[in-house]
Amino acid sequence: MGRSPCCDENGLKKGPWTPEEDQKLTDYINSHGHGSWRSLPKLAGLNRCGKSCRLRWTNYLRPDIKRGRFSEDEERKIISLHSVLGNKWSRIATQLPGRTDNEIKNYWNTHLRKKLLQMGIDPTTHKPRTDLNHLMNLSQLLGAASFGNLLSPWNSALGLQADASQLARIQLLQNMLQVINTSTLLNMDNVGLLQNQNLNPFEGLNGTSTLYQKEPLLIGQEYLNQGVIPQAPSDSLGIFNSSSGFEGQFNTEDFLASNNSTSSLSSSACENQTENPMPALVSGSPGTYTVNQVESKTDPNQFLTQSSTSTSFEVWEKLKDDEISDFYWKDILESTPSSPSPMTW
DNA sequence: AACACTGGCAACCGCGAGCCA
DNA sequence: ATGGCTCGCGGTTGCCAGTGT
Repeated sequence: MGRSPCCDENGLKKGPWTPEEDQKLTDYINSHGHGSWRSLPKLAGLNRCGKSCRLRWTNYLRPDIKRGRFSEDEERKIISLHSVLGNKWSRIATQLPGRTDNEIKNYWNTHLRKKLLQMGIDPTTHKPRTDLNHLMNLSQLLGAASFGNLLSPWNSALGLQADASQLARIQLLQNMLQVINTSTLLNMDNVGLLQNQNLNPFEGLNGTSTLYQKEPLLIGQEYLNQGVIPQAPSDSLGIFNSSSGFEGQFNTEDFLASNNSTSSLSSSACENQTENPMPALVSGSPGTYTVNQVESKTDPNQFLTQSSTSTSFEVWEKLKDDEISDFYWKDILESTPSSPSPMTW
């Protein structure tokens, strides 16, 4: 049922606005203000409904609208805010002067969403994707990105492909570990190997994603201080920090609590994390703590050979055989006690 | 050159919240 | 307390330009 569309009545015009209509609307609002949107069209001499006028004004004609490409900074801000607020476009828009909610929404759907997906990040939860098809894509991305960097200095200059590559590495490794971790054949002795190493899995990566690098750590306190009330779309979020790697899990309650205290998140937040043992890439809070990290001495084959999941094994094989993978990536995957990886775990 | 396909974006639609009589 | 009205938000649609075949 529902209410009939406001524009159905009286044969009001719909569709694209003409320059004449734009002019009428602009002139009227400039001299009178919009007042009641419902009565505005009549007063301004427009054959439109008030809603259409409001939309046209707020999304297009408003003088303070910023046009043109989104900057990298704006991208980071959007992603970070989205990780906390979800699809609250109007709330996100309040943090981006000159950008409308509609513009941000469109930009998210057409650019950022795809970008995150390519990087192996679920744009809804901001967590690593875990489907096995995606694992294959990631290993391909690794190859393509490495190859691309060799050929094109522009990619490196822009930092885009390099970022995707680095994140993909992390992602792939994470996803593999996650698959391994959730494998029914995985025994608890192996789980033990994944824990309690005070080592940094991201040391050796030269920086991190330009999308995730700085802003995430800003969100918690800074945006809260600006009156941004979080409505975390996911049950838990993690923190990716360029200097210390993943730093724990996060949930809405902790986020809210962090508004009163900037101290580290409670350990229970970590312990309660069962649905997705791997942390997400975007933080919701400045609080930090260390989570399970993979031991450097662990031979991944130890897990994979025990797994009946052929797909993950194929991923592993494909990755190992990938001729254009970086040295250190191979090192990570094939590291043994006698040949320490350049990336300290 | 013509057609099909795709991506980006402006605009629309429906719903919920808030206000007020 | 209730119902009507308005506004704003988020999801969706449809047009159009660019690209591929």
